[in-house]
Amino acid sequence: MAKQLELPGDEVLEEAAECLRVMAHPVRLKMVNILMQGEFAVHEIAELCHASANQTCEHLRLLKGHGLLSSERRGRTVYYRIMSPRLPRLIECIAAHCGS
Amino acid sequence: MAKQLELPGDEVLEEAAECLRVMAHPVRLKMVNILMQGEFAVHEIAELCHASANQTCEHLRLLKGHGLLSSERRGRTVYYRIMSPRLPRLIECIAAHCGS
DNA sequence: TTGACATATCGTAACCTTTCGATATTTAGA
DNA sequence: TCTAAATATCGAAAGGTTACGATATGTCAA
Repeated sequence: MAKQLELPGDEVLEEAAECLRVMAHPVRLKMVNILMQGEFAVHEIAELCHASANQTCEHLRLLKGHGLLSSERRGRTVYYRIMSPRLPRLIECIAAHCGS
Repeated sequence: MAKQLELPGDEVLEEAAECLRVMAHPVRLKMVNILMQGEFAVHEIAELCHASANQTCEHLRLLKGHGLLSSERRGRTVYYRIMSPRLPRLIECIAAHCGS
């Protein structure tokens, strides 16, 4: 009689792994931390992260593409903000358990 | 007068990103879930994950190398268990926020 | 000692991610 | 309309990760 384990299904594991992979980058992590304080323009985020404009766009696009961020254009500038209501708490968990 | 943001330092971000990267793999996530129920032998983990022996060893080595797991040999078999006391709570956070 | 089992390691090919420069798109203002 | 600013996209180079077969190591039992 084998011990029966309660394990998440494969789709859930894939989804969770992908979610982690999206955040597993120091610059993207910093962007999310910045956006936890409110809405920011792309060039502001780039400056705060010391990243080039296209690099910043790509990171933001990846985060947005996974439903973590949303964006809105006002005039020439595009503002990003956190979309997923779960994200702040997840970031807090990561800060509490992964950071020093 | 620029708005002053409280952001984690770069080393903390690097560390957190690396921690996430280690867990950002469906098989490794499954292994950690398995080990949350106790101690398991490598071949048991391999079977539960439908993974080859060497693949299993490498994933376990990576997790151990980052301080998340520890191992102990008893006879011919090596048993792995969760080492980091923070890991179960982090996994719960991920399950609650990344999974469906 | 020999054979078999359980883990671990190594080299390499395949794949994915990141970065960078160049270029495109959108919008505001002269 | 023309120009510049802000953002986005593209293609290729560079780098990292994963999977796989082959091989090595460690342990027990005959």
